Amino acid sequence: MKGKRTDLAGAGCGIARTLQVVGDWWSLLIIRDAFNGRRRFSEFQKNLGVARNILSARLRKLVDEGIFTVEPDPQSGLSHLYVLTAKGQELGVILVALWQWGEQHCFAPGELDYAVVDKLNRQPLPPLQLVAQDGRVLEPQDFCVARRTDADQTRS
Amino acid sequence: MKGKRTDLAGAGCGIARTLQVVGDWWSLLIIRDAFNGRRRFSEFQKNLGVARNILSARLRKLVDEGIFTVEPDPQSGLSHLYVLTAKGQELGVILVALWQWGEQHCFAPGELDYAVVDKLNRQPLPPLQLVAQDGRVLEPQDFCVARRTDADQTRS
DNA sequence: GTCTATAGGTTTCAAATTTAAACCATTATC
DNA sequence: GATAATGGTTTAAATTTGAAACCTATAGAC
Repeated sequence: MKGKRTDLAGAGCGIARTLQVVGDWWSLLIIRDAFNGRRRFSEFQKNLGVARNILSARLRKLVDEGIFTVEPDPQSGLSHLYVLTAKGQELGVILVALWQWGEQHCFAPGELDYAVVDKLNRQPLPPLQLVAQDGRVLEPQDFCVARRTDADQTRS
Repeated sequence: MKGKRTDLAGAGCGIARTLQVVGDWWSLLIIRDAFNGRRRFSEFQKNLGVARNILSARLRKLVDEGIFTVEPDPQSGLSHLYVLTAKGQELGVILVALWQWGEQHCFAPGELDYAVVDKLNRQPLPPLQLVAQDGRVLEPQDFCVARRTDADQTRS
């Protein structure tokens, strides 16, 4: 069809499938806010400044995808809470990866005075590293996507 | 303005800034293909099936952002090559994080027969882990975004 | 040299999406 | 019972996307 965003859901690629779920303009920011403790429609809306109909559509989609569940709000029968599922929480690694890249490449030195920190001791997380099965730290050119061997398939 | 996509570039958030650069529908897929060895306009276009005008606009933006450089094609003066910069290569961690989440949550068991592997020995990479400065492995609920302390600022 | 094919775009136009603002329904609060 | 707040939906304009047609420069065939 003409102006319709192409559908990536059938792609045999993990990246494309993930983007199909959270790859639009707002979803990851909504999820970021959820990690930051926000749970109500109005909280997301106020913090993000996103149009209410868009927020509504995104939340519905993310609930459909199993990223959020809708829970009753114990404080008020008028509101309800969008709570991250385990599936949604596991997006945390992606958020940290995005944050760290942005921190390194999109800010002037000293411009960003927030960091991703360890809740226990408030120390910033060290940069994520790609580590091989044998413990070697990999550089970006050291990995690729390849067909699994049968050995791998059975092993997992 | 009315129908205009909101600008996140001014946000004091690493995630928002990163999404401003690579957060649209196609950019990360183009970059994925670049990791996969593709370098020419026609290669990206054929593999992704993206409209040529969109690909053109995205490549231009990514060059402007310093993700790609344009190099002359030694094979042909008609074509040229889009080559990932170091900044672009450092997006690899994000791609792996996206892949692994999608692999785990968006495929039926056995449906995906590709994996992100270590080029050296073809073994799949283990899942990325969030590791604290002291080496503890962190769960999604163990980190948050917080203001840097002065100690952190001077240390880095 | 001329014809043709190819790479790498740009232009055009219709369809879909985004946004802002207005509107509506339900539930608290006074 | 009136009023306000929450969580949306509806509407209409502006922008973006996508498909196809078109254009330009180089390469190769003749």
